[in-house]
Amino acid sequence: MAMMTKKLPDKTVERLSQYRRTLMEYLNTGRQHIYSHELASLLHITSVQVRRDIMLIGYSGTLRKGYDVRELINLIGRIIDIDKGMKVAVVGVGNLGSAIINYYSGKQSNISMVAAFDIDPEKIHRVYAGVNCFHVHQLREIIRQQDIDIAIVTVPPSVAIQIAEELVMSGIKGILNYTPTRINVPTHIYLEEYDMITSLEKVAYFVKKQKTTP
Amino acid sequence: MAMMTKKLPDKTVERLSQYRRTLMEYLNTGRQHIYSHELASLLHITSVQVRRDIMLIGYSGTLRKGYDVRELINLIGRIIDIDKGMKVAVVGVGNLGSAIINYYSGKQSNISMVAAFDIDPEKIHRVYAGVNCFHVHQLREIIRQQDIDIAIVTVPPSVAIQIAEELVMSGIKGILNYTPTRINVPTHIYLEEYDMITSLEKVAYFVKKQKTTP
DNA sequence: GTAACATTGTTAAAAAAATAACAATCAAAT
DNA sequence: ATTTGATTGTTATTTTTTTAACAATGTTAC
Repeated sequence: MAMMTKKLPDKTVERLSQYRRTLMEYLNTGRQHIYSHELASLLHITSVQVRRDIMLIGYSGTLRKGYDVRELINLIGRIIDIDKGMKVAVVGVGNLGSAIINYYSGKQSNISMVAAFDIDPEKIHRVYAGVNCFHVHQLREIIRQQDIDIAIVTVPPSVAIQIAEELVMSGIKGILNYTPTRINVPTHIYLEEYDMITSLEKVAYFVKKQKTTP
Repeated sequence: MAMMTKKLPDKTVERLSQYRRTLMEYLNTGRQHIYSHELASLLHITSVQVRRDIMLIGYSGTLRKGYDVRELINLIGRIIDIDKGMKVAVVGVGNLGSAIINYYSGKQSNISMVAAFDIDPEKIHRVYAGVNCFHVHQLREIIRQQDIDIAIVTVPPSVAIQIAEELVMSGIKGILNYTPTRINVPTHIYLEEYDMITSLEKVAYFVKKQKTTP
């Protein structure tokens, strides 16, 4: 009954999300159990890391059979899912925004995509993979009304800051920023930023290194 | 003359890429110098971290004026850029692939987008933001011919593994995988994977935590 | 000219994350 | 029955990353 509230390491949370999806995929093979090293190799990490993460969430596998896949999926869900579900909106329905809407629309999970925003009249009032698109003018109103928790920002870089301000005022609780523009939000809002250019330059750097220092 | 070859920390490399872009943006303000704490606040990190990273690449600012922005940009370029430039291809010209092509096409840097691949006849032989689209059948041939170094994979999850195999055989040196499917490549190929679903679930987890433990 | 101050550069410490080490357990084989 | 072997669970160690501490430096104000 007493819910585990000790906080998990950042990286463990990320991996748990990946474990779950990998395990759901794995169920298609028909197997009910999985060994730590199997799960590890599916994710390119070590088996120790898998076992350690699983230990941290308090699950135990059976010794000779490994982990019960369904049980593990369910437990991870209890840890990282939100009881009443979490609502997400995408701001900016360009290529990236559309890609994200499509990505998530398929998956059934406790996270639901409930609105999209743009300024292009062509896009407003259209429905993308089941998600309604509204004008950005309505952003504050709709986020309040529908009690949306998280916004994914995929607008052009030049307007990112302005959108962030709108989101802050709308009472959003978390932001996932995919624009290359860095935004500022109060500390009570959880902010995660990802920059594709950085990732590519990182790959380039290490490819280069590999070439020079074999 | 002797090039610095000691290897920089992973995270430092990522930040250097971000510093550079932030600094280029910063030049528009007309200012020639920047303090560590200014750059830090633009990126939501600490000034110590900025100074430490800059120390690691062997640059020195002036004491009262901070860092010379142009000099710093140039030095970062000499560190993370590739002498002869690096060629990139995008495999999968869906929404995400298109978004990425557009992203990079604007920037001028040592990384150049030189080809795209898809299987949709509608897309093949079209030009996206200056980038030619070819049929995946030609992938190996073109990567070899044009000596392409890095591939960004944005195909549907179901074909990711197959594409990865093609890429390995084509002699690619680095892969940036944006599909939720984990792929396997030999160790001599640098692989970076990013999964948007994981990021969203991470944000959801911490938003939830914030709510329960204030 | 000198005191006060803000800033850099660098070493030291702390924190976070990954890895290693290994005892415990149980199934299967002999 | 006993040994062998494979696997888990957990503590210890190492590595990586971040943060703190602080001396050095030069600019500005007085």
